[in-house]
Amino acid sequence: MNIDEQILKSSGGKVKDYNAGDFIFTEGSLPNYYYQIIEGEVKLNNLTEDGKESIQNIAAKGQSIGEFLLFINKKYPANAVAISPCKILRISKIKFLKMLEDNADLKANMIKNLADSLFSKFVMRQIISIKNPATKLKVLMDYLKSSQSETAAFSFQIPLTRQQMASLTGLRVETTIRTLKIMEKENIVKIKNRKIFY
DNA sequence: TCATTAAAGTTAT
DNA sequence: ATAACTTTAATGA
Repeated sequence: MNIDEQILKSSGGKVKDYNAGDFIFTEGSLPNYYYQIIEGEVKLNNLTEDGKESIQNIAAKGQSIGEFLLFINKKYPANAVAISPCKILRISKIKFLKMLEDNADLKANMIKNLADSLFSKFVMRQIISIKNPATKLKVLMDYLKSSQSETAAFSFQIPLTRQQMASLTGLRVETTIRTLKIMEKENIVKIKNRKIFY
């Protein structure tokens, strides 16, 4: 979801700064705000007891985080953590819901946005259940590239670290690295000084 | 086959 | 400088 900054501000939204590593919200807490990223990147993650990280999603500038929870009465199922220093515009749940009631276009947009989140969820779910690591990574990259207008081979630079790709797919980082090298040999990806092109 | 562990090199802050 | 990320290699399930 992306709502015009001015509209959010005039409805009572305020910008908050976060450092890399700061939590925007934590698993188990109650959703009280709509959050929209003005600057920086945020990951939605869960930590397993043995300390391993599982990433649900990575959101960048212009995207909102966990907004679907504002429509139901449930606790956050994941943490939101700033990956880089962030500026995030937040507005209270009450004011946000009122905004939607007052603006039919916004409400229609919200439905599209929720459908989009469902689609993304669906894809990520598939990626987790795929066994073959190369297929996992390929489906992940296909999904990332699908939001780009340029479709030519190797025109898209994967905006993720290998670590993040591993945490998104459920692979270990070593397996991710090895598999990407095999995929390079098979001409599925190109790697130029550690950058991955697909 | 992939996860795990360890160790070392590289990049980012 | 220090932490985070990348890479290679050995070992085990």
